[in-house]
Amino acid sequence: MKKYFVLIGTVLYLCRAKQKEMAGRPKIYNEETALDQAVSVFWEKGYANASADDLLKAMGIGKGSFYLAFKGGKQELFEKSMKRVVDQNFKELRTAIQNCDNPVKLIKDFFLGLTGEQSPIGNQGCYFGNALVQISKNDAGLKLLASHYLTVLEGIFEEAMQRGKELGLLKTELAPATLAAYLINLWNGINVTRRMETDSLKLTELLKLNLAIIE
Amino acid sequence: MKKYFVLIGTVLYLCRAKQKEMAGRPKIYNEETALDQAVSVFWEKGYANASADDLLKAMGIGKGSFYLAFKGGKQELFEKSMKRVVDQNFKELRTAIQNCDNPVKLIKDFFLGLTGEQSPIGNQGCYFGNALVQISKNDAGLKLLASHYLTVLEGIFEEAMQRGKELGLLKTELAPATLAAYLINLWNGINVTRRMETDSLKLTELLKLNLAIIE
DNA sequence: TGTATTTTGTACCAAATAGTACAATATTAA
DNA sequence: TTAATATTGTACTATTTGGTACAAAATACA
Repeated sequence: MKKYFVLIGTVLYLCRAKQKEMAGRPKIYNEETALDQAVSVFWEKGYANASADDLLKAMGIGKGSFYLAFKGGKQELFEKSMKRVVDQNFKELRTAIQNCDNPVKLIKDFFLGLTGEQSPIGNQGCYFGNALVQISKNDAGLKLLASHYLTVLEGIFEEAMQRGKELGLLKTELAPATLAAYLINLWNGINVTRRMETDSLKLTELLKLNLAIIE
Repeated sequence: MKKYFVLIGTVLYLCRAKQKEMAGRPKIYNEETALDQAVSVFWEKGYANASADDLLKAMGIGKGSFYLAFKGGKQELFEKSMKRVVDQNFKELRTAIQNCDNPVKLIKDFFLGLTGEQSPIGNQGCYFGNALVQISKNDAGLKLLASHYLTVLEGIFEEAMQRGKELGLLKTELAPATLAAYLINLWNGINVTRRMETDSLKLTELLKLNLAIIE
């Protein structure tokens, strides 16, 4: 019975929050576009090399606003930036997989698309793989979060394999989870190998060889 | 004719250098063990997070000595540290491959050994792969060098596959160079995947699945 | 003993860095 | 118009950083 009152209270609160305009000086920046700018700095320079100053300039806000919005400083900003990347990229991928009629082909193209020049934020690797390698042990929380998001990606791969199997698109007897582990490792690998091997033809051949497992 | 004089001069110089003890205050540290200490700091903290101070303390020398020996500062130190890692690890691996009677098995064990706890400097990934991901664009020279050394490792893999083929140890029709590319990518991948997947059993299964290509 | 040579430790410097404090500003609601 | 509230910009501080300068120290050799 108590739960109902809480529920009603919450609903009322939400309604009022929607009706009432927030008092106070309005924000000069948009939270999401500012985050996008931060993402691009982190992606470009790496976590450790991105100074607060770099980030503030890119986001177009001053220290006052920054430390008000991100009391945890660079760490909190990076946390939110990871979430942003997930929201922008992963969810899109997942729904594509759920709706297309050949999820296996979709995954293949997802990988093969990496060799082109046009990949997100100019060949700077995977946002989360980078984080795992770039962030110091002191920020164990951030590393754990990055690792979590990579596991989410692995889960998306698994869904794709699961659907592929159900649709009769896969010859292999290997379990979807096994294939997903294989794919996330391929993802991690290719995002490093790309940095040493610039010959995109060789990269494509390498990917095709690896993707033969889901032929 | 002039070349001969130069040669003779060089020989004389070298002989004299060997006879004469070097004048001046003796070094308090050993260049190679100091380098080893630097390697372990870089490996542990990452290039960007390793401050000059961290390095000096670990090496047990002061600024005076440091900037005398490494005029290029952290960059030069890292260059030399990479060379040190190559000298310590790669050469050993190469001679092992050249002398053993099953280079294919040796490579497999090389990979499978990664899943244990005892791997070099506690699961901090590949020295060169880390460098590729950690070092900023400003130090393009260092990245290039790291990428070069990874290519050297790829070459070692290729040698192993070549010998394996000659010894009739490989069923696959794939060229040694193709297998080497596959293996270096596996290397790059597993060194990131290790950071997210701590279940060493799963890692082992993943490796075995990948290594089936050289079964 | 004295000179040339090389290394060492320290003191110092300038720049970059992360973060705080707070007054000024811009808004809503009464 | 006023009170309450939230955001902004700036000035300030304290710390860390990479690097230089240089005198003192320790050696070889004559």
